[in-house]
Amino acid sequence: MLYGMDTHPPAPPTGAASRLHARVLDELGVAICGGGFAPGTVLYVDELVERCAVSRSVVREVLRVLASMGLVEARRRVGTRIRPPADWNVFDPQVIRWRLASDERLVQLRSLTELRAAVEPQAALLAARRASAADAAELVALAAKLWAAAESGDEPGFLSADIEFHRRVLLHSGNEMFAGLRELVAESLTGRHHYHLMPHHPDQRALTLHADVAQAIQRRDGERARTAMTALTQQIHDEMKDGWEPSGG
Amino acid sequence: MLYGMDTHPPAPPTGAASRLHARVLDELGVAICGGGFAPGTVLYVDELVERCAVSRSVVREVLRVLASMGLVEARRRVGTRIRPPADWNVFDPQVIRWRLASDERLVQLRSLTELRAAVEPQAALLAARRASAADAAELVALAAKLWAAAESGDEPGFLSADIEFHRRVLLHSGNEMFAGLRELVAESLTGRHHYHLMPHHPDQRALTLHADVAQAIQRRDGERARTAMTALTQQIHDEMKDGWEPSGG
DNA sequence: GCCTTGATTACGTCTGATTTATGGGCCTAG
DNA sequence: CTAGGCCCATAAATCAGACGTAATCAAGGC
Repeated sequence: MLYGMDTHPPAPPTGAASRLHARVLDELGVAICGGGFAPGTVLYVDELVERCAVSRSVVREVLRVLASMGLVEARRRVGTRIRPPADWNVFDPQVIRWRLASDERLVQLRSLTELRAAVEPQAALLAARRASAADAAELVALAAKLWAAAESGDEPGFLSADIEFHRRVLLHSGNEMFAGLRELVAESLTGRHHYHLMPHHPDQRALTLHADVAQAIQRRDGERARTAMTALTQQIHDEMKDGWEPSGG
Repeated sequence: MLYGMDTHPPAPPTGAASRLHARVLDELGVAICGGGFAPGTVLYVDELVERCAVSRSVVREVLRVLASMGLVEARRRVGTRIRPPADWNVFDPQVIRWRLASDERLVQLRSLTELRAAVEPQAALLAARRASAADAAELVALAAKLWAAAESGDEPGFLSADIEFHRRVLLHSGNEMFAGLRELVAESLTGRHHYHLMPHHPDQRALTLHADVAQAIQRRDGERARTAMTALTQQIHDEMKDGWEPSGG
């Protein structure tokens, strides 16, 4: 009488898919952000109940969440329509992940990189004013750890230290919205690494600039922190530009 | 109590689908973002069913949406816990609106203003490279309209032209994430106006800078567009600083 | 003292019925 | 033939109740 009596559960206990909601949400999110449905396409609850083999409650809750992300819009008597990409909440972490998994990943990475170039210098400036002494000291230590990881060729250690460094600058900017971008920067760096848009042996100049940012923040020199971070994000931007401008525009 | 009258709600304005879902979502969102529940507080579905006088489906769908915003986290056998503000999706338009309606509105406005100061100059730079000729021309026209509205003392016209100007610069930056901030800038300007943090007779220098930005974008002078927009956002920041630093820090 | 085990609990999922509002067809009036 | 209002089929919105599931906590055994 219950679900799946005759059809064995598709996900054994090993899978994290024990959450139907998460599974269907991810399935639909990937499909929409990946262009699987053209804007204006209409979905129906009953249709999704069949296609995803889950109950109406699961489908409805998923559609509510997608609607709150701006991906779909439910209308009585019509159905649930796919909204155009311009209406999506492009700052929602899930949407960013789905887009990074789609064909548009380079566009998404470019957007993230340009956003970082705008935000991180300002965050460094504010961190120089607002970070506590202990937090500033930890930033210097992180820059040193980054340096060491690069010298010893420890790639995973380098990536995680790099992520942590930028996360903390954003966090200590004292601005909740800058801080809200910290997971996004982590996604960006991971994505850059995953798609091999990163130089394999870290640039010496980048290491120097990380150290400069940390030192300037500790010495409360906001302008220098901003300048160094600008140079850093500019270098990142230049390194990645080849990825989306293959012909060198 | 909340809506005052027991008569029909004054406006079922746009056919915004559900009544109950939107009502309960807003009620809980305002309560959480307004500090009505301390982080760690546990909510229960059955309790909310009683308190809000709606069915389980409505409550569950609302909690799913709140969870996707990072405001709550459901755990089996425990209940649904309020998450700390650091975990909230502070870029979700709903969360921003709830925070602007709370006691933290000045903190939220400061964050928005600092974010604008970081993003809009870069957006102006990119718009100078990427905006179409027609879009650039419309920007110049909007700056002129802004000027005219200021001269004739048309406050509502000034506000709407101001919002539209900044929206379009973000939109024509060619970066989807910058463009995604356009509604947020609208909220920021509206909030600034609503809480009287805006000079009543617009500053002459601000008008000049708007015109400069538009002209620089039309002439494809990215650096000048960025410089002018930096001056503009800096001036906005200075004007509002009195609001959150009353004693002149 | 640590691990196992079982009862308890609140979320998660499923199902069926009912209500609501809305887009389009149809009809009437100008 | 067009404009405006009424009717109805439709799909979402809501309600109500049941059962499954996993995580917690405490009792009991090693």
